[in-house]
Amino acid sequence: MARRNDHSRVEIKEMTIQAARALIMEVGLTGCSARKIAKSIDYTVGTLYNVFDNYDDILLHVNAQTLEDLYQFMKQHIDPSLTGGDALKRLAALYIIFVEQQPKLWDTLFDHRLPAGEALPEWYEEKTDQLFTVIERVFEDSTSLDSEGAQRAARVLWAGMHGICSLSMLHKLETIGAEPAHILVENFIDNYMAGVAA
Amino acid sequence: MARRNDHSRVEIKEMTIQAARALIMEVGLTGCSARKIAKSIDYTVGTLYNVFDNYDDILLHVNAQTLEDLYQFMKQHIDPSLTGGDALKRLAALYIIFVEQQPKLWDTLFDHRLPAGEALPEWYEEKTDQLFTVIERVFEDSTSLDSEGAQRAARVLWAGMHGICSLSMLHKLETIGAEPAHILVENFIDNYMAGVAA
DNA sequence: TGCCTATATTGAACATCGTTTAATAGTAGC
DNA sequence: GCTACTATTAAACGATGTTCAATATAGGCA
Repeated sequence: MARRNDHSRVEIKEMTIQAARALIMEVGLTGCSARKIAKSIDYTVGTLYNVFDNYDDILLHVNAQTLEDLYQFMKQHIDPSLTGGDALKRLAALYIIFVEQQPKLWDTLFDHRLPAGEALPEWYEEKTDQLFTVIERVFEDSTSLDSEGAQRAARVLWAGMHGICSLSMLHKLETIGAEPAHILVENFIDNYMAGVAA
Repeated sequence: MARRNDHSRVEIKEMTIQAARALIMEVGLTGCSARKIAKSIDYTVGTLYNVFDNYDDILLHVNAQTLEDLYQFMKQHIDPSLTGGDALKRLAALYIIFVEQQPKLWDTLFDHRLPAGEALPEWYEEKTDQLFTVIERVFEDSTSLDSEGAQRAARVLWAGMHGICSLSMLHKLETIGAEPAHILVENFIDNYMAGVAA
């Protein structure tokens, strides 16, 4: 029971992240645990702690990859001929498709939280920035907003999308009749863009 | 070690909820636990399980009261002379004030989640409806939206507020410079209302 | 080739979590 | 004053994240 050297440090790191992703995709964040991850890559918890700082660190890496996936998915399916509200609605539609394809991973993106006061590492924030930038560019290209205005609009749009999708998934928007997220999103973008364009 | 009869069933229920609230306000949802709640009201976990279904049930009651508090706070500080976007901005401002006054309780509102598939009880949904209704009324009174449109708009507004405030509290909207939530909220309402009014 | 050191890996431990249950002490009814 | 009922507890269970001494092996050096 010691030094197997089956895998390098980075290999174990990668295996761990992929195993955690697979586990979360199957049973969600609640059903995931350090021991289960370790078992699925045929190691022990101790080994995980040799390679990661702690459990949060693992989840942070899982989330970073989810953000990267989302970014790549958008980049790949974007329609460069669209501008303004149409471009944003296309982005929103892609976002929703991604959420529906990977609900558990997307959930983990916001469900997992660092201990209060702990800041997100820089390499993680870069992944978020990537996504903000995509939205910002639309505002810069097809509205009269300056860079600051575009940044603000991108954040409002991102937060709005998040709010609608997360409350929608938690069924916290249903009272009388449940409206699917995409209808609310379309309503949101149409009306918001009317104000921005004016 | 049995039957003290110091308090009635409903008294214990109330004491538990208040103790949980106090604990969460102090140390957040993460720092709260069934055993700590029990200790603070000088009982044992077992007693809590005699009165509540489970831990989730306790938190559900805590959240219901937070929603009620938020509703009462808004009702109390609303300015009936305002209409349209101004009325909504007033509501939003009150919402933000509440979030800032009770960050931990508000956090728990969305941080706590029922096990997948479990539906929110009716008495809980009523508390949410109360809040939706306040927003709906503004749309009905001061726009040309019909009842269905007002409902949809209220949900978009609520979700948008939630998205901005929650990402803002998690510092997940900061990349270069952090903009306070209220600036994003104002931007959101101004532009969204422009579309709705048009 | 053979030793030696460094370290990857483990298993067991710790404190905590939500939850269940048998034992019990005291209250209420007769 | 007995009995039946039940509120309350303590202890247990399995699971969680985390730590750490023990250890077996791989790689460097003689």
